[in-house]
Amino acid sequence: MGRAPCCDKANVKKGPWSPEEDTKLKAYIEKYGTGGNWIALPQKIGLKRCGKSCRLRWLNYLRPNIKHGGFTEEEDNTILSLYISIGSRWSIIAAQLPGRTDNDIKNYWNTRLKKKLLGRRKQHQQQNCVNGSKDELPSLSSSALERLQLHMQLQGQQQGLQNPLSLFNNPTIWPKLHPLIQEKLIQNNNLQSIDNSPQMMIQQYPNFVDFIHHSSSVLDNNNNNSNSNNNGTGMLIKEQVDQELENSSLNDRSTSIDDDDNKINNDTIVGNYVGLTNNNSNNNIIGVSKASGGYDSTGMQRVLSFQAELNELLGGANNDHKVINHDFEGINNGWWSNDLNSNTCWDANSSVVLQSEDDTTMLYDHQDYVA
DNA sequence: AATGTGTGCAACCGCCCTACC
DNA sequence: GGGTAGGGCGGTTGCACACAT
Repeated sequence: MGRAPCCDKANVKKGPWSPEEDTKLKAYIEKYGTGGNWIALPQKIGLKRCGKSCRLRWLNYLRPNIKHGGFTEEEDNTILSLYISIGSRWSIIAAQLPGRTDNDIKNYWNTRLKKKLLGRRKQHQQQNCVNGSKDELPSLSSSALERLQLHMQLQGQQQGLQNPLSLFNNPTIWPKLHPLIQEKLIQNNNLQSIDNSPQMMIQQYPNFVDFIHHSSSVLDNNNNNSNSNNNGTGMLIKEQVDQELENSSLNDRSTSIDDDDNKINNDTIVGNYVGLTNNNSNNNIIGVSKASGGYDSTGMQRVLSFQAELNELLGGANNDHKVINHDFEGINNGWWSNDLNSNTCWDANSSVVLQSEDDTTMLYDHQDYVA
């Protein structure tokens, strides 16, 4: 049995709000407030509207200091950066833009900003088509890929490249596979060597996105089962790693975590890599940064906290670890996540963790790293 | 002028989370 | 602890308008 509707659907008005309805709602709330009960509100005012509809109307249009349209370049950049970082969490994004509502930003993104930003890619692809180029990227099929692409564009812009998308065609800036995993892959696939460029990953593994999805569930399982003291947010692991990091140089190592007892191993694997490994005959995209995170004994990576590249984009570099909680309530204080499941981890060395539709982690380090 | 197509956006739907009983 | 109601949220729909054919 489904749950009861919040209001009598047959007797509520739907569709656009009239000026009279707006006036009634606005006047009442300004005088008496919402009373903490939206469902009861329309009856009190004499509006034939669903309480949820009243709430939406108030929050999106009637409450004071709401801005509509006219997004500035700065707001565009903020939206873009946050979208790359945390995906379509519009309410969180809206919280960073005073006067903007989540609905407004969502509409703006879907109808305009995305097209504006991806427009160049379309041109690029069309040009490649004309020129018969074979290096065309697959069409965007997930938010992870979309965000990866946007990130690359941003990098290109920052580097002053005329065509930021040329970054896609430059293997040296793309992540490297961890050597052990590379070896495994070569063995498993009878390959002589691995071309680990994203293009090749995508071409070799058409279900690229499935890898990511699977990777997510593995990470989740690892996280949930990892330790009885673990509250599911990765806090315990995070604390361990922070402790480990205190004793080590941030810049020369990553940390591996034993998959049995969840303890930090000291046999750390040095370097920044994107890993691709097998688990239960499924390939998983995995990754690690030099900041904190690592591979467990099965080769599975545990992503922990990374410095946010957004720090640099939005307010200057900051090399301190700052942790925000699962709900990003501390987002104004830094751009860190310690949550294995939220997967919004960035570091100052241009690593980026992408997130797909189902909270999947995919970490790239596009620096030509030398351990 | 009529019709088709694209675009922007307000509003709705349905799911999830949480507070409360 | 379990059930329920309300709030919050992201995804989607549908309408109005603009522009193209």
